[in-house]
Amino acid sequence: MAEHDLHAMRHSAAHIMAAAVQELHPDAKFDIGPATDEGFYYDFDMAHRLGPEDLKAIERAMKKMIGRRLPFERREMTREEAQAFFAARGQSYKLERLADIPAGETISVYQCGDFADLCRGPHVGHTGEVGSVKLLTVAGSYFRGDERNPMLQRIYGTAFPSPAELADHLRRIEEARKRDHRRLGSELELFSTHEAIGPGLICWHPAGARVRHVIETFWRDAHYANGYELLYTPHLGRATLWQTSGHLEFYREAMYSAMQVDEQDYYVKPMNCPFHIQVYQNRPRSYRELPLRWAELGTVYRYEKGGVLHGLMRVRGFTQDDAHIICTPGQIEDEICEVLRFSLFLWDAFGFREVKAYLATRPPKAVGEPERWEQALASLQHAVRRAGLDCEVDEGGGAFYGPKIDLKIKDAIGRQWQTTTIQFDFNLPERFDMTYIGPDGRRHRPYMVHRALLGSLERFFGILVEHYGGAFPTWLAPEQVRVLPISEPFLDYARAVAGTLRAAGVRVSADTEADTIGAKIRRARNQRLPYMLVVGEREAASGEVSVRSRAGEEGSVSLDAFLARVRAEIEARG
RNA sequence: GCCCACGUAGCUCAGUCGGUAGAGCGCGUCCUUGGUAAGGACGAGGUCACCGGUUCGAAUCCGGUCGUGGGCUCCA
Repeated sequence: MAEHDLHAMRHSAAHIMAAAVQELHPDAKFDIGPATDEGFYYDFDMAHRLGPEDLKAIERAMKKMIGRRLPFERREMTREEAQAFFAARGQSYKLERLADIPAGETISVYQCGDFADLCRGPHVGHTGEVGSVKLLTVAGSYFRGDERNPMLQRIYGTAFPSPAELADHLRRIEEARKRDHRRLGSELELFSTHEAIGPGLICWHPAGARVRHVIETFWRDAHYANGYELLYTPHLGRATLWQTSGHLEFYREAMYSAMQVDEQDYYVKPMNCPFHIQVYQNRPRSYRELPLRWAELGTVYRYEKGGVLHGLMRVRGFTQDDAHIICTPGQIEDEICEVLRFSLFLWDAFGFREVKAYLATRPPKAVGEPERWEQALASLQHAVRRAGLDCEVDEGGGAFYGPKIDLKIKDAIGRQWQTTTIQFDFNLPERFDMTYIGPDGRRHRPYMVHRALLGSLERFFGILVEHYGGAFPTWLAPEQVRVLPISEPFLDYARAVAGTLRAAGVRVSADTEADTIGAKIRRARNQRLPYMLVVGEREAASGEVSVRSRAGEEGSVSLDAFLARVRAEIEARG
């Protein structure tokens, strides 16, 4: 089915749902009910609070309507007729939506059964053309998405041409649920949160910490190898610092309240930049030492509203893979190109091959000289072009302090994640009066660029877990190899094999439980281990190991041969 | 923050009409010593998230708190 036909069908399904709601709850007021990529929704306002039980009744009423093959009838109205029409029905949200329609545009109403809706269309001919529908969830939603507006009730549903396609979609939802990082995080003992500690605050367990350590080590080495220096800065800073930076003025609601130290206010950091700037300000800087590229795995704390917290994806304490690039105007373009190239290198290393760029330009209210915005934007555009990236432009979507470029990566099941952000900042250099001495002996204002490539380690780890479904590639796996002795007489050989591998830097253990070999294999597979080495009488006698990878049995090789293979794989980040 | 739902053993979940709590997995002990996805027996483990109310009696009903989940313009 063509995209627009599917869209029309789902939009029609939304109308049918609204009609069913009107029938069951005559006092309902209607807002809007569009089709989405995955299905459709409709927003209602009514006295009755919808719960899961209501969905069944509404779905039944919808199916009845679908069976009756009721026509969708289009009527065009003048603005005045439409106003009178919806006013007579007490549909106040519709009147507001009507007022949004620009003058001169055609106003149409679609009627289906007893339900009439302000709607541009198009729709299917009659309700019988809507295939298999299923209502999924009920949720709250502010009118126009603004929390100052009344809270409406939203029902999400989906529709497909055939029952088989609907079943397939539900299966995909189930697949995504299986690789949910929260589920895998607890199954594989990667991380946890605790009521006693507080929401949005993550504890990394040994297995998760191992993976994080590998990521961090790779990240640090890569930064040193690519011209960065690393910084460590404190978690707290005086109120005066945050006044100078402007955070207390513009970012306060996301900061935790002050704590008093020696009768002075200190704040836990929501960002690392003011600290990096202090390091810069430590002495006068010459143009000869620019560009400076200073990176830090900086742990920051931000207040996020309770309702938006989500596993590792949205948390209150997290570690950014932050860096600040301070350079001269002449250096800026090469620097941006280099950041993009470096970012793509990291994504490739972690197994993400599809990356898309999103460029955000100057908003109406902005700080900084127009020439600087121009140059910044040009350097971003050139960099994107040189990197050969697909790019979408969001005109006026930049922050007030500078333009930015974000990268989105696509994971193994096609979902996009916003990760890398590269942002110019024309604000902080001014606020802190950052300067460098140029060849002319005068003070000049440097460019400053913030960039986080992975984003935050917590969120990136969550994405990584879902991307691989918990089955990390060998170089990242918390435990790379497990030695499985067939029975007790071979425990010593198993320990010796594990010892050899461990001495060679492999993350390995020996399963010395008194279980059958089948049970040991099952356990290791459930923990998504890349390699199992089965050892018994034959292997102990020959000094070999029987290799079992995720693909299955691979036969026996000498321990040396296996070690060489695993080392090569780890080296190649496979 | 707001709307809706959920919170029972470490995990996944059952628990009828209000009458003092159950399974599987996991964990412990013992038996079994095995050849590529679960060997067997026995046992321990619960302030039913927390606080309050209704009741002779609350996991169950009501209110509050905390936590978790789905969602909060893919623009008629």
